[in-house]
Amino acid sequence: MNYLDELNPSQREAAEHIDGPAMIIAGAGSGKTRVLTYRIAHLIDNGVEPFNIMALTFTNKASKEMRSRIEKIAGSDAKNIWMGTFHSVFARILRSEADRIGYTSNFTIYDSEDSKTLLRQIIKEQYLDDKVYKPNLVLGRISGAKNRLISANEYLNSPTIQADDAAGMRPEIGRIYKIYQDRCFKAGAMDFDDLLFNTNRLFKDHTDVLNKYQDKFRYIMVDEFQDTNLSQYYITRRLAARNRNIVVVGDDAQSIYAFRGADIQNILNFEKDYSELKVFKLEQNYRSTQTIVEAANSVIQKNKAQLQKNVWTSNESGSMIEVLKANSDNEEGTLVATSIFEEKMNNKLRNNDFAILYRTNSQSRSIEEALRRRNIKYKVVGGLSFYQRKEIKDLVAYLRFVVNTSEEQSFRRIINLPKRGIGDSTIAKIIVFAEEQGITLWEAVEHCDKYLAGRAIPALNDFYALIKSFQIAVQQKDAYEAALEIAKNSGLLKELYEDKTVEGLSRYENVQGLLNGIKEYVDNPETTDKNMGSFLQEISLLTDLENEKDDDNDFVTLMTIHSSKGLEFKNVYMVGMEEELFPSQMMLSSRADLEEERRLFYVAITRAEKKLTLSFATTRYRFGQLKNCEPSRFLGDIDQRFLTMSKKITPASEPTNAQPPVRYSKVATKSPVMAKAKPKNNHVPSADFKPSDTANLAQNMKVEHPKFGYGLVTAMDISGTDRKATVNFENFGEKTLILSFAKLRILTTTE
DNA sequence: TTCCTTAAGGTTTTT
DNA sequence: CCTTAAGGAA
Repeated sequence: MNYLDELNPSQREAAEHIDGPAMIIAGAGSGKTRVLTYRIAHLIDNGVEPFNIMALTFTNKASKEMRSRIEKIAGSDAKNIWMGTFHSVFARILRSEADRIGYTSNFTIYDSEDSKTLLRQIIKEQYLDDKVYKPNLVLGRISGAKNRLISANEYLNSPTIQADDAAGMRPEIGRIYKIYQDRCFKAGAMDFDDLLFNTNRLFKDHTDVLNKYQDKFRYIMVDEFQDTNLSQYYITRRLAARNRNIVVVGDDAQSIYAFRGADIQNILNFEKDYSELKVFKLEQNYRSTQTIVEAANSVIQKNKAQLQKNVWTSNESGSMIEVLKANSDNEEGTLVATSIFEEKMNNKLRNNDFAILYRTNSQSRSIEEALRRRNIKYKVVGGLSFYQRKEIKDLVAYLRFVVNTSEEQSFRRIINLPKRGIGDSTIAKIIVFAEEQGITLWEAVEHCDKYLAGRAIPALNDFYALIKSFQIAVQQKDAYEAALEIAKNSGLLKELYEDKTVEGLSRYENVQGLLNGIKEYVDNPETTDKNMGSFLQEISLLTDLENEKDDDNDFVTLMTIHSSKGLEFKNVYMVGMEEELFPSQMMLSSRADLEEERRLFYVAITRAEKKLTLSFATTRYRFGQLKNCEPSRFLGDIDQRFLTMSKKITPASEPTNAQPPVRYSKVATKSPVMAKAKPKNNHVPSADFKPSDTANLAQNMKVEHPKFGYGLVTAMDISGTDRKATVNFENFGEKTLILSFAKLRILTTTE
């Protein structure tokens, strides 16, 4: 029971809460996951069975983190807790209850890529312009509707929505939604949003099923509650309706998934839905230095929409937040890599103590190159994930199709892969026939001799026989054996093996990696169901291969801010602090969007325990084009007394070796902060400019600098090896100059 | 039907 | 810069 002693009074109070609804408002770094995991341990100690507990998170990463923490304190009991992302937990439930909503348990899960491909097809078939009906945009609308539990029919029947789409010059979205939904259903497929939507439908229409799970999940916990959308909220509400044992943990300041339908309103609704609600507040930050906590507070204060909270810490004040300025994205990478190298040396740190965060995945490239040059081990989280690679999707498409032959997307992918002489025109005929007869494409292939002639028939018959043999393999063998047979006999493996290019080699290795992953899945003693269907279910919601077997696991972590949520690192580098990149230009249009970006910045800052470094580049390659960049307005949102500009790592082209502390303008409107601090018109030195001997330079002397113009010496520093002078320039503000480098002309001696 | 060349367009963030 | 779609030739 002594683990509870590790908590402070308010944490402990929250962790000891057992029955009834509760909400824990937890500031960044206040130990919320700790409270959550200790609460679970406490529940188990008080006789609650692990299998009666459900703990929900939003990202795989968070779920993994929570699981490992719970395993540490609850031991093997933890295995029986239902824990995972909303999507994975309810996909599992849908799989066992699929027949209740007209699906089979082998339903396929479409990722966004699959969804977009299907939408592109539909838009084309409907003779709509895909410049107007951009798949991305349409998917966004459909997803938004599903997250608010609006079905295709309700979408079509809603006057407001229809008016909305009409006003946006896209009146056909509703029709596309309907067709898309029908096609998914016919294909036995659900997209990400369907997993939640259909769970709601299942619980709403089938009380017996709902009762069963209400009985099972007597204790429900939701982490990162501020990120729930309506669909998710209703699921938890339904499940908790009987026992009312639901505890949610959240922080409105860290709400960063509004783009996915997350709604802070859920926090307010929660208070309404549970009148007996207990609220706990955790405000003490244990993670970060005072500098970081207060800097983060100064940023979040700029937001209008927020619940009042007072996050504080008793930790040491710590080092200043360093700002690195680079001339290009590549130089930014170099500066960061160098800085990490030096920090490691000076403070005896490991790679694991560092994280590099960025707004968009595409920013990782330049950083990676710099780290490689410095021989620093790193790992990129997210990005083009393993399961999105072409060769992996190809093999997975085979596996999917063999398990679910109704599924059209996979069919199209594999029908002529590898090339077997079934071209576009043949496929078009198959589609027409299937449509006329009201049968699936697969059934149309079976009867291809009825409407085709010539070479296509034997090719299709071969394909049919091939898939049939795979189906037998899947029935008789475990997932690994079957996958191996499919990879070999389909010709995929052979084709990749014969490709001796560098890319071909790595593709081959990736496929081998997938096969190894399947083997691991099958060999895992915890896997109860070793067949292919169950494996596919498992992986369709994963983004990366779990390959934590490396004994060398000391690496710098690279990831987006979004994936960093919930994690912490001693030293954090936030790169790409530039206007239009962060905040993203997509988010500049509305106040709400900008505030979400600012919360994102808040999340980034609060990942750091000891030291935070912000960097920006003045130029950056975008679409292969060199673009000028301006420093992010967010640099101006931080209380300036926490910032310091790096001295050591100033680009060589600068005339001075020492950089003064930068004063960012606090105006957060359109004006780029740095532009104000640094007027563009440089001083033109006097014709007779000649540097003076500065040996006798003293306070209050007037000087001229070739670039900064006229100024007054406000302070001298002769303590170190380098003599430095602080000069207040008329047009450039205060600068600290190292006298051995700076060229100064003394204009006056003391007044 | 396939393969090659060219054009175009795309970068938010996650499940 | 990258990848993917489209168009044209073999």
